[in-house]
Amino acid sequence: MSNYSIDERAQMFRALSNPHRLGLFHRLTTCCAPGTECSTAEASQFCVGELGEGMDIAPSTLSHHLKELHRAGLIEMQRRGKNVVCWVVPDTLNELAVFFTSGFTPE
Amino acid sequence: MSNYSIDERAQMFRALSNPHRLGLFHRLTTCCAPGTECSTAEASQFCVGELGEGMDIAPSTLSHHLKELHRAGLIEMQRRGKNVVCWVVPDTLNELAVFFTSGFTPE
DNA sequence: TCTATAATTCGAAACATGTCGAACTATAGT
DNA sequence: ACTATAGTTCGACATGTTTCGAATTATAGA
Repeated sequence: MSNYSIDERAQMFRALSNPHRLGLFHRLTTCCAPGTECSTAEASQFCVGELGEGMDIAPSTLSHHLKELHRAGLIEMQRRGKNVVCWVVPDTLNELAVFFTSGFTPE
Repeated sequence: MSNYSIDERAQMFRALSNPHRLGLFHRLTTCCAPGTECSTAEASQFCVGELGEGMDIAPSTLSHHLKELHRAGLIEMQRRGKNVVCWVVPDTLNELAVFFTSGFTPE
């Protein structure tokens, strides 16, 4: 049930250790954009520009942070026309939850 | 249900972003020392020296890492004679799990 | 009180990260 | 082809992090 090594998991936590990156990730794990209705139970998709809105960071910095989240295996990214859309990898989200809930049993 | 700010949570993840620190934390969240029997369902206690065994890091480095885990609110530490014992704060462990499992509902 | 063990603090060196602006690539529309 | 919009890459700089060894503090036992 624990498919990741300590090093891989540390990489995931490293990706979430920056407030800006954690903010971006958090935006992707909530199903609705602020002020809109919740249409599905799945994780939402945002394009890069939308994700950075209200964060007051340069586009280059935003791009860097999303690349880090991607490198850690936390999000996927794909070009769609002029935009690049991002979404969370659900498996990874599960794996992380398991790490904290199943910690009390010996490996 | 979400009692921590983005910044506080980022601090927690930062503390877990180093493989050595994550290893130490993981050792504290498993109930048994390797090769011993599981006596209780609670998180285990280890003294600083035991925690560092087999990790090949200097005592000063070990001390630094545990201080970081403590600063992030992930572990407690208390002197017991010549030793200092460490244990995980259970609430925090829960909080972290919740972050990953309840992400799909709007705040 | 002296010694041994356990752990922390301090300062320094090497390395990693976060941030920006400027220059670049990709796409869509005119 | 030209232009505007969306993102990325690159180089540079400031700031943080990891690690160590040496010096220091705390405690227990002889």
